[in-house]
Amino acid sequence: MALYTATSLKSELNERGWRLTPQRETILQVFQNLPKAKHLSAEELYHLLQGEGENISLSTIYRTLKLMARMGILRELELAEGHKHYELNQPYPHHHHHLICVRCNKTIEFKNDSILKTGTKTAQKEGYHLLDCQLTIHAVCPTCQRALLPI
Amino acid sequence: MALYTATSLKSELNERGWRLTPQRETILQVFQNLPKAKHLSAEELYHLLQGEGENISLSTIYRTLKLMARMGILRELELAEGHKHYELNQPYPHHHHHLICVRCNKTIEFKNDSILKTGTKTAQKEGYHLLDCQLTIHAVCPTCQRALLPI
DNA sequence: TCTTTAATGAGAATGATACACAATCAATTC
DNA sequence: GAATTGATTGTGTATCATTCTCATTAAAGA
Ligand SMILES: [Mn+2]
Ligand SMILES: [Mn+2]
Ligand SMILES: [Zn+2]
Ligand SMILES: [Zn+2]
Repeated sequence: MALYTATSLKSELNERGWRLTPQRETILQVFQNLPKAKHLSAEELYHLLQGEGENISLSTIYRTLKLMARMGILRELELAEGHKHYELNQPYPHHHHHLICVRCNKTIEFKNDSILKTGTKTAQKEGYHLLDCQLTIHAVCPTCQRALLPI
Repeated sequence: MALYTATSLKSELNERGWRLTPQRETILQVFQNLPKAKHLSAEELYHLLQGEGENISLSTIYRTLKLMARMGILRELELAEGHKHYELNQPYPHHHHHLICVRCNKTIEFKNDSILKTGTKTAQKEGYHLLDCQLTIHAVCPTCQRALLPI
């Protein structure tokens, strides 16, 4: 949960015998320039890059997203749409959580400082190295409550 | 997030024009009798039932798990294993959260009363009807830290 | 008991993600 | 700064969790 530059990403990769590639740098940049509250799926990232003339294969996208999530650079979100979404894993005070309508998938971000503290303390107590900590609230939004639709 | 019996499940289903079937009743019972900290995937539930001589089709398992999660009877967990897991959605004081090692998938349950309060308050503030609220901590367990394995 | 229509079971379809492997190229060594 | 090494990429293919289709069955209510 730290802020990354191309340089710091490179040193962290090299420390483990891995490499900074143009593809990895490009993908990190995309997430760094993403508007607030915007989340990307693998497919969305792929098409966004295509639109910018960056031809990074879908395989590499999937591999890079997983790698960066495991490094703690990105967070992997389950927004109830059948595929994962990713966003930068930012430290306090940008760290936030998600309230999701299970029917229409509308998502609201919210902050709560004590949750990150709880997560940090819990991981530490068990000797775990913290990567990410997210409160996910599954609920039904006002619109969908009114709609009276089947589940 | 309430405790369900076959009877209360039946009335809640019937209210919406739906039906209580033997399959649904059986599946609810399985979750009610599950040991503490035990989570089931669709496939695991299917085989558990097969072992008990209950021949409920995999299609019905999937449909029922989704239905009960949307009703707030079960909670859907992403335990980083490539498929969803389910457990009873129990109210305070059984409500709990998960600390997950992203490498070996070892999962530890922990409790924290203030999180449920935060979730309830947040949903209420936005006018959402709360179904479930789970803090998920992604981390690396002590064993996997020592292993020095690639991500 | 009869009617309505939700639910089931079996199999096929879908789609997100992982994999295999030859070609490429980032980092290190000489 | 060329050679070396093995991590990474791209393409195509495979996998497997989940959903869909549709004929059949059976809850619920009258
Ligand atoms: Mn977010
Ligand atoms: Mn649990
Ligand atoms: Zn909604
Ligand atoms: Zn582990």
